[in-house]
Amino acid sequence: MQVSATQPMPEKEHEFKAGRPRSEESRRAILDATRRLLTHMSVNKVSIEAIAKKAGVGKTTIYRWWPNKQSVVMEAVFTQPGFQNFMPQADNAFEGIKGQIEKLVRQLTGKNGRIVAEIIGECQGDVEILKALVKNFFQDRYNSLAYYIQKGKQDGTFDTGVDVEVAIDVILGPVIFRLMSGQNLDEAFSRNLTNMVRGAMGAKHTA
Amino acid sequence: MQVSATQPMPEKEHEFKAGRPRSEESRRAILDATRRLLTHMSVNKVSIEAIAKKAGVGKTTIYRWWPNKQSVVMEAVFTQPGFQNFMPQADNAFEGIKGQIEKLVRQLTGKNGRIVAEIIGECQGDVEILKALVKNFFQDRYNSLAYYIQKGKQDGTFDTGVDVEVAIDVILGPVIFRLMSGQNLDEAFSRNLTNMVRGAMGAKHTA
Amino acid sequence: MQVSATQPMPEKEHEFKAGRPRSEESRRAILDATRRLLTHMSVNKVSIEAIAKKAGVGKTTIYRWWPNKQSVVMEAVFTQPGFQNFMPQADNAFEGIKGQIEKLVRQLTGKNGRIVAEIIGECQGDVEILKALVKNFFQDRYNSLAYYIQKGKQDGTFDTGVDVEVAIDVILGPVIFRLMSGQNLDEAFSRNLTNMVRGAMGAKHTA
Amino acid sequence: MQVSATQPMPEKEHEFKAGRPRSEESRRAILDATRRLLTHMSVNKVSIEAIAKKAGVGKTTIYRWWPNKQSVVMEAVFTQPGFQNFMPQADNAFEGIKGQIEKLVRQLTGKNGRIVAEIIGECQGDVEILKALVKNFFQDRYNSLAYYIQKGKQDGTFDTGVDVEVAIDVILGPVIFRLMSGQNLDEAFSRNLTNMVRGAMGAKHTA
DNA sequence: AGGTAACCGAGACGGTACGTCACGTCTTTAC
DNA sequence: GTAAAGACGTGACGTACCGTCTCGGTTACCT
Repeated sequence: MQVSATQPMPEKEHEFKAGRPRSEESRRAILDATRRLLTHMSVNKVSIEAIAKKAGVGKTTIYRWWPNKQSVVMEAVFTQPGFQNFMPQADNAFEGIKGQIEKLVRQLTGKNGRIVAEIIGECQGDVEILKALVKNFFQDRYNSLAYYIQKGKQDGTFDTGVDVEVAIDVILGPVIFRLMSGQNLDEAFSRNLTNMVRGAMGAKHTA
Repeated sequence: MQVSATQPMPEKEHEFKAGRPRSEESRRAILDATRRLLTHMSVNKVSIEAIAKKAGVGKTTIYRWWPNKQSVVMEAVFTQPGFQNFMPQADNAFEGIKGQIEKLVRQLTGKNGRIVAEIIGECQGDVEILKALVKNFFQDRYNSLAYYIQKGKQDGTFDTGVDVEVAIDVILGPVIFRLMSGQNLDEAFSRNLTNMVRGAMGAKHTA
Repeated sequence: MQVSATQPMPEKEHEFKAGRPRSEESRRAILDATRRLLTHMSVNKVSIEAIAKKAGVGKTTIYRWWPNKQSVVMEAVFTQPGFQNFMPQADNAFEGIKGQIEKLVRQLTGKNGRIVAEIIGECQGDVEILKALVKNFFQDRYNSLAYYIQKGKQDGTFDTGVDVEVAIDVILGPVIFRLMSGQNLDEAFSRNLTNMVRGAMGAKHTA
Repeated sequence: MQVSATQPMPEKEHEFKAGRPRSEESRRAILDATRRLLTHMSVNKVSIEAIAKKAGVGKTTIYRWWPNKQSVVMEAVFTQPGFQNFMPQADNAFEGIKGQIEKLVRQLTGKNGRIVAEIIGECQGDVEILKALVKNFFQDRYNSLAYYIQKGKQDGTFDTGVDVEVAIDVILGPVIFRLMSGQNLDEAFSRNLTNMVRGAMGAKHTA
């Protein structure tokens, strides 16, 4: 996963690159340092300067590869194991959605949740960065959910009148809202939400 | 509406207050300046220094009455006419909720929505400030919705198994999530969401 | 001793003064507070605000009676017992000068010396304040020395070619210079200086 | 002349220095701006902020290289041409001292004198800064005078009982005292003082 | 006895400057 | 050409005091 606000895609098979190549070691050091700093302080308080110092890296090296702090933090957080959202495996539409909710709630429980809330917060001030956030974090969840909702509408599990976009908002929204209003995310919430989503989609109450 | 992070309630009929009294003029100038700055730039970019300068006021005067920038901005934005959320008038539980959604979506459409999104974002970095946000913005909406949901559960409009807290998340969450993921808030969304909420509450589909 | 930078002389036998009279209690509290603060910190660090607070007095009360911090400090320090310089008693011109040197060195030994050095320093930035300093501290010493020098010139103890002003500089200068260059003022210095002054005045070396 | 409060001596032949080197241009701009400001206002009124602004330089750049305002001002003033005090050339001990007095009085006549008085004043509040003042301004004069006095004591020009330290105080003290008590420094004073110093040193009156 | 006027404490006010922090850029040497 | 180091101009931070200004309340003398 290449997390970045700008570069579309530097794909090229075997391009000649003069000069010293990018240091993979530095890249890792930067992301590691960022993650370590985030355990001690809020995204807000983490500075590029602190990351550079902790990583034993020049500030320029960070600015060369990431356009801003938010991008660094996003890459550091969202590429951690456990934060990926692989494509659907469930056969049953509703089970798929249920799984998505459970997984998301699990991912956002505890310290990680707070960090993600702060990241979402930090991205509000700039449209480009907000787009990058959507691309790097929400898009995958969005796609998975869209897949299941479409599937459910086709196989009669869900009401055909359901608007996919709004349905996704009804699923992701409550989780993110809980997170950002400082409330607990736990398994009970996950279960309750799942039930309400079922009703919202016009699903037969069979569970 | 007194927007502030801390003061609980200095209720006293005729308390003696030594010293020069607080300048109502300065207070207004500060909030006005803040509002005017917010039309030009993001919350992030607005500085206490800029507010003070634009208001023709010493920085100390701001710090004397507000603990941080977020509090100033919250008071400036949330006390504007049109941002209050008065207590329920609707007789019908569902109509009440529908009204709440419509009003909220209307309030968050356009520039105001962006500003609120940024405020919510700015509040993520500090628990105390986050609490102040909840108190100053979400609490009223929360209470209104809780009232209607309770009412609906009692009069049989809604499923009695509905968890009030989660139900509120399902109503407010999608709106806030839309806002903070950079999507449009419009009347169509409002209508669609209302329908899904009806289903989520286990309401009889009579509309 | 009325220490002040400005007032020339409001002497009037029984002038009518309407209104509440000046509070002697506050005046004393201010000077006491100043003295106490000066034992803990440099003149520089002492603020009118701190004096007012420590004295339990409004800032206005200080500004009503003293034009600036330096004046307060001068009055606080120079009116202390032991800082007065009474007029000459010695019969012998040289003995008089010797006594003046000894007294001055004694007064400026230890903490008091440091404070006086700081006062002199603080007065350099403003001509009016500097004049007040001269009037409040140096004038008396100056006059005493001038008296003895004149006397010595008349009775043949000192060379008649001696310029009184410069002679005074030769007497006071070394003491003040020692003080302000951070060196020790002690009895040995006092004795050495006295001897050199004798030579400088063209006195017969009889001691 | 390297004016500074602290650094002992970073002597190294060809030390490797990573990073962007110190900007000589900024250094000069800072000292120039300081000098220009000092022609308009007292040392007291000159602020680091004003220097930075006038020099077109960040405040940090000043704080990086000087520990406080006094150090900047000292370097700005004392490194000016005409303020250096080169080592003795005179063969005759008394002529040497006479020359030192004349030069010092010349240096401290007019605006420069006022500025130096203010610098000495500003340095009284802090021992470290006072030491720096002594090192940067007084030490050279001190050494020159000590050389001549020693010489004079050896060749019989001066009384052998003269204490070198006190003798220096008797020479420098009157000048500095005149300066700081707001009196004139002129050629007549210089001549008068020289004569008295001669007597003080126990020299034969041959002039 | 009441009026009037200057005093007093408290503390808010518009300011200026402080010294620090982080920003994003630039300039050097080394790899 | 990329890297670490670190200096640079910029701008905001939150704090400390400045000297002034309102407040309510307090003496005192003079009618």
